[in-house]
Amino acid sequence: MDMDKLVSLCKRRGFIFPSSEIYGGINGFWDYGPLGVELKRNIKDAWWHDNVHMRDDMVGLDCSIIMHPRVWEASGHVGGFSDPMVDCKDCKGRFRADQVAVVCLHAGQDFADSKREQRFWFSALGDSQQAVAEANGKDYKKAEAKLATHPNGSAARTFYPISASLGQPEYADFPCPTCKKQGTLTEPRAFNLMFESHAGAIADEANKVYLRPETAQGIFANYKNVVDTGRVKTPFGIAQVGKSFRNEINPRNFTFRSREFEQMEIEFFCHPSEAAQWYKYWRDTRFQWYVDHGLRSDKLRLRDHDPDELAFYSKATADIEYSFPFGISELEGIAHRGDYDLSQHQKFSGKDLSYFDEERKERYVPHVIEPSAGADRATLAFLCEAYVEDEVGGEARTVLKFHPRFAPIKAAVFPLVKKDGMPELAEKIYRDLKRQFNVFYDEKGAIGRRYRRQDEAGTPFCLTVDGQSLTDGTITIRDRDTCRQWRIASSGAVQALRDLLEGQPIPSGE
RNA sequence: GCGGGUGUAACUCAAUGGUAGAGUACCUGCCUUCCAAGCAGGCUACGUGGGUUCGAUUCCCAUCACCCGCUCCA
Repeated sequence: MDMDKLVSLCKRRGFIFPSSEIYGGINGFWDYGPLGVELKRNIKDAWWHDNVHMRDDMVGLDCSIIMHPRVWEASGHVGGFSDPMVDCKDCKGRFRADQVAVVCLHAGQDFADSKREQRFWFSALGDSQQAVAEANGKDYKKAEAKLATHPNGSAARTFYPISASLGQPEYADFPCPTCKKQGTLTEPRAFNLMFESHAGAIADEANKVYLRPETAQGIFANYKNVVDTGRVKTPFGIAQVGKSFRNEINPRNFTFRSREFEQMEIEFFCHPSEAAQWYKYWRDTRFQWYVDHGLRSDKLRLRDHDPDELAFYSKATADIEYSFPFGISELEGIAHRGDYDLSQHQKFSGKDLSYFDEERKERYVPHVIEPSAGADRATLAFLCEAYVEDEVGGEARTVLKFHPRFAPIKAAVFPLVKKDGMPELAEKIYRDLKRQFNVFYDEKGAIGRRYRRQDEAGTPFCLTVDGQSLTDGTITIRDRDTCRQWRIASSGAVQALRDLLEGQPIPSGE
């Protein structure tokens, strides 16, 4: 399967369009068309049903996209992302570029000839040569002493404020101020990942607000409200589905990395002693959810992060990854976040967010397990997985083999031909089904063409009224994946379709 | 962010310094009793903005979007 084919099918059949296409499109934004909106909504509804309605330990929440700016200070999104930052690729340290200073001690005539020239690199968090010298103490002095006796010439110092050193060839030699490894620093990036706006008519610093870069903080900010009013007790979770926004530097790969996207997140609160066990539970449960809904196991995998890959606040993290045509990428992350988030909000808000556990007679700040899924990424993965080109009677066919739960259209109803009262009966069946399911009626053109059209939309079943229907009241029902047909009573169509959608196997043989 | 490529109809593609053609799809009608049938008719396009030129879809520049590779990825 290649991505181009999927993109063109998505366009042709109305799953996904480029946003603002008549104006040339806008990078990082996509629209869901008539079939796409059904597919994505079905995925979100299934997630909500399985994680909220079917559980006794979960409640839902829907909070505002724009929140108090202090929320993003507590979460680390402001500050951490608003100044140009450099990252160390090795130790994963992240530093404000204007707070890293680099000094090179060197001796020798020919600076360009490294064989005849000796260099020692030092760096530190600070803005002066002085700071670098102090931070590196003994090593720095040793280097100075060594260079003083260099045979080829006198020693010199060069000071590099990092923000002014961009594009210098020496940049690649700069050592990390923490781990001291050379050449591990990324270019400074001045990007703030958050979209900014202003609450109120006048745009100034005082009323600057942000579009949320994740739904999680809304849950943490409401945690106390839910505990006080929701009659919940640990262990319990709060779930939310909603839009988030990130000003990605380079959106890529169709809808996979978009600047506006939808998340399906759970924050699960529990006693610190049980957190490890709940982490495992959610990691496995969430993985199984994708498998159960049709992602073949060999394209789906669960990957535990290496300890050095973890964010500093996380005790463990696992990614659920899918092998897309453009590479293996993350669908969902399950993170054991400890009490980091609630503690941060306690600190920044000054409110007590601890919890009194009646059963344990103990007060504590709960630990949090966060399964965080991307709705658009899941939609894309299910589309990729469903896309199949096969052959029916020697003719090539494109079919989307969606799980029935996700299929945008559950069934199509056709009269075999447009005469003899077949359309009337078919339309009556269609009306009955429509009260319960999203179904589609079509009477135009050859029957084979109508079947194929539904195959491309991923419709699992087609019901056809034929000549026999008019005399004995039975109709045929056709299975999308096998093209097999059998007869059912037209009066029992609603029940028959419900059974099939809920997983009843199709009859074998003819 | 860097490098390369692409941009013509809803989709896949042609041709062309003198304003474009096909297949598929779609619509209408006829026909049609089960897997993209046939016949007749019909709708729809040169991403955007500049420049060169008598004239630009074609050449040049810019821009936007998409794809590939690298980079990055809460």
